[in-house]
Amino acid sequence: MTDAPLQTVTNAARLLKAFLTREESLGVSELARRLGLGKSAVHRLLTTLATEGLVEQDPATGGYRLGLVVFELGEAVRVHMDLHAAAGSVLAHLREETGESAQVGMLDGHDVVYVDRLESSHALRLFTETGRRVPVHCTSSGKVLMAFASEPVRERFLATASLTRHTPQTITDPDEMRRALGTVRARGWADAVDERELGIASLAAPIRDRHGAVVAAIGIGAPVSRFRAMPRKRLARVVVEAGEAVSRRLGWSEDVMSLRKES
Amino acid sequence: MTDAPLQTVTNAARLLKAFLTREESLGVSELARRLGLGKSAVHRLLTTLATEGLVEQDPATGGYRLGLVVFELGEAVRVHMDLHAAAGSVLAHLREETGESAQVGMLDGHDVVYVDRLESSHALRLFTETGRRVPVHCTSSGKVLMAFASEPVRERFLATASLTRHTPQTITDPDEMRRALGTVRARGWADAVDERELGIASLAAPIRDRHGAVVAAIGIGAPVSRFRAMPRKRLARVVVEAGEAVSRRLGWSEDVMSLRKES
DNA sequence: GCCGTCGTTCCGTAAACCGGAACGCGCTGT
DNA sequence: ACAGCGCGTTCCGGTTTACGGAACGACGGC
Repeated sequence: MTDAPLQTVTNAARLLKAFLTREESLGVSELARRLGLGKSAVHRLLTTLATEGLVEQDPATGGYRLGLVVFELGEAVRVHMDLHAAAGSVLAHLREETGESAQVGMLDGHDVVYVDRLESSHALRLFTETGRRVPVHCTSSGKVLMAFASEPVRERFLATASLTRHTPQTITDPDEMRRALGTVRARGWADAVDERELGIASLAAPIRDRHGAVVAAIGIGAPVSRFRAMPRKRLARVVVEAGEAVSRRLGWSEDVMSLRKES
Repeated sequence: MTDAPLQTVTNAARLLKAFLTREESLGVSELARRLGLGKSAVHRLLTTLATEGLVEQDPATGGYRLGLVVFELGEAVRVHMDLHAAAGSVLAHLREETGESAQVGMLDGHDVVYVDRLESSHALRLFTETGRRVPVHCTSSGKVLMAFASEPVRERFLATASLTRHTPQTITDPDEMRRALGTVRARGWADAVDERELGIASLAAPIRDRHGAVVAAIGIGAPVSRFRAMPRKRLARVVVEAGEAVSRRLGWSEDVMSLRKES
């Protein structure tokens, strides 16, 4: 860690991440511009990555795109997220109960990454794919993850993260956020209405691993119109119970955690 | 391509691929041994990749594992496989019709990669995850992909691939394989019974893109016992029709392809 | 309490990678 | 038709850079 990072490898990593924009394929010159590198360097990186199967060249356009090996690696990661196994049927149950899209998110840096997801059956539904990042401070999942993070992590987040305003409802003041997170911690769930984008709302609860640490959040997202029509109390209970169900599958037993009132 | 590959990047790529074995986490020394590199080199690679989020260190064991960014990248690849969108409901229909696990596979090198999959509802079912590689020469999907590949690709495969024997039924002779592929091409589907592993059987048909090129195969896999009990003719028709349904969604119109007899 | 092994750090040197320029190609607009 | 542009690709020299080997502190087991 004290070592200077390998610049070539760093460049290769950044190159791969450039494809996170989900563009169909990217050209050498375009990538060189975005990465601030020479064309030849990018070309060499690409051909190298291509021989390893991490990227592949579109014979028609000459552009490059991510290769199947990357897909394989992604699936390998998914397998080790015990969450995927533990959350599967719970997500299905949650969607059935609420009729809305249900998802599981994990914290990574200053973002939440959705690692699993089931879509609502409604025609009007939230569009979010797995693997997408969303901000922490204006989503219910993010607030849950922050509320239950260790205190140093939380304070570091409040100190360094920019609480960017997305809507008039977005919480942008660190102190207000601190208070909001306290509430979340106290009642065991978080919601977010119109905070990230006008018209969408979500509600989430924590998922704990076998040691009791909150490693992920499970929740539902819906259009504000439908969200408002649902009895908030029942909804929160359903989501919290879903979180507890997944936690139990991960080996967490709420007995060890002294006094917690069950509904 | 004529350039010498960047060795550092190659090492980084190989390092990532080492995680395809799906081990929970790997240590510096272990990786150094597998890759034939020095410990310090591996350590530097890992710390570099870690700062980019491609790998992460388990604070408890000190070992490393793939990071969430890799998962994100994998999902980004999935999106661009139009197949995922096109095949979804067809896979569901196929599983419903047959009651068996249904999957979509693509060719990559000398392997077939399953890019999409739905599991059978039977208690006894094939266990294969998406992102897994299987050999070409002893699977129905593989035979379909080879049978409909361009002639140079096919011949190159027959010349260079080692038709490894997995069971007594595995086709290991290039000439016999050539004949088998001819049959597949003629009738439009392939099967494989006890060829990869004793007790499992599969049947697959081609998926064509808008230009008519066979880019993937769709098929079902089942225990040989159940497979034998199904009327082969009907099963083949169902699978072939599933392939045609996906192909149509990919923009392929069978009209342009002159004379093809529909059932 | 002693090895063996782990992850990590340091350092000198040889090899590897970056940048810049040039090439061939397919466009587009004149 | 032709010139101009942008593309992906190639080549080559100079300097940076990444490799290997050895040493360190910590952990854990016979």
